[in-house]
Amino acid sequence: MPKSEFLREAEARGFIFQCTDMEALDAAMQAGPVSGYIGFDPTADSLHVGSLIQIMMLRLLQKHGHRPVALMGGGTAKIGDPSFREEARQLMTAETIAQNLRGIEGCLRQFLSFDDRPGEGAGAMLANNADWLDRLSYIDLLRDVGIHFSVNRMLSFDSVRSRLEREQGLTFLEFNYSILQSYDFRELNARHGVTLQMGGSDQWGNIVSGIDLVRRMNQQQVFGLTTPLLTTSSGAKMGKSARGAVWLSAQRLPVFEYWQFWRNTEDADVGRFLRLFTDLPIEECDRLAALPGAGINEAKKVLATEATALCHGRAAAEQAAEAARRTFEEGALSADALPSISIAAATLHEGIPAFRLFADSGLVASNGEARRLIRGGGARLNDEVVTDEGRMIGEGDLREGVIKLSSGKKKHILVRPA
RNA sequence: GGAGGGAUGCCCGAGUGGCUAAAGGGGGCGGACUGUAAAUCCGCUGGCGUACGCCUACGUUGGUUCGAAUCCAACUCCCUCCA
Repeated sequence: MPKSEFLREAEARGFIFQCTDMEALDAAMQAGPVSGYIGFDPTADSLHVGSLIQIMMLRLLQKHGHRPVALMGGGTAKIGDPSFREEARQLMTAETIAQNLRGIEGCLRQFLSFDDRPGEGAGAMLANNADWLDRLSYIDLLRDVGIHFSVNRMLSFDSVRSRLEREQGLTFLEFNYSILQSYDFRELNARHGVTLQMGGSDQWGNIVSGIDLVRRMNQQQVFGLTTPLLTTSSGAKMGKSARGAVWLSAQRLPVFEYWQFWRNTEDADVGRFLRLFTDLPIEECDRLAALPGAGINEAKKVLATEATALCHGRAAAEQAAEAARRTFEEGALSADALPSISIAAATLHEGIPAFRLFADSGLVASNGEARRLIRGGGARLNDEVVTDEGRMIGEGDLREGVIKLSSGKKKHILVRPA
């Protein structure tokens, strides 16, 4: 049983999958503040729920007086992570990467405090591996880093071995990727005294390699800690919603939908998610998760509001909760916080066929899909089922200045003339 | 380097000259039931058009044929066995 505050809470809340040396890490954390990092790849301008467990881990670290470090893979992004090699990833331009970095930083700022808080330990730090990878000289790398890597050993890693056994090509670039990742740890250790790397359980191999490298190059004992791979109780990968990834940025996913994502959690996941994705005390999480029968819905609302508050702020979360209450519990026509789109007033004046408006609204992906939705009886206009796909929608359909379109019971959007 | 097998829609997988926008399953979406849950059941599931219809799609390129996912040739990639 760990004694340090951080490890105790992390373990109790379900964050810990594996640790390279639990006792030593525990001792280090009791001795003083530890800097721990997690890497994020700037492949999009927002993070999504798939990374949330990592973010929450950093947050927890900060809560207990340690220093969280978010490492941006600005340098490695230039070659692309080969581990998802369906096809070689498209190379991103420097501008795209820079833009993505800004977006991700925005996400992280919601969850972490980047300011030093007197008496409460250091603020979070943002690092970018482009700072050292960009200027890396090949000769120096070979001499200083390469000498510490045993090819025999690398060949024995599952990830590499499975590729070789299937006689599936493994490029030199791919083979090197883990070396660069290890090097990140060594740089963070040397530059900023980072002694802990965290990540998903799929990063275990990389983390262990990094630890070895730091020990050899810097003569430092450092640690690795992984989180479990998150799936829902019914086995689905976490973080997929109706329209793709559940983004943390409000530009990519309206707050209302973020709230809905959590509201629709499966019963069996409520306790686990409360512990992982909210700041509520564990006892409170357990109490909520144990609510019998339909009472669990109250727990889901708490989960939704708390998780949304962390990401988008308390006010926006409560607005989303209220919009949901009005929409689902009162069946109100419109609620301000529902996502909305605008349409040219002239179009509305002339009238537009129902299937087309549904497609234009983004509720469905194409006209054909809109037609199918209508034929299947799942489309509603101002809460009335639409039966005729060609029904003209015009100014006469405005209610309080907006038109509400629904796909099924859960997806709603307001159309405003502009 | 040699011999054989394969590449099908979001994924898995059947199909071996026209009836094939392509069986079946998964996933997704919608409906019923419920608690905005799970499980279950039902329907839908390439794009464009109100529609007869048109276009795109079975690794790539070309060919045979009235007609090709299906036959032929070359190429690319993958798998199995031998060296």
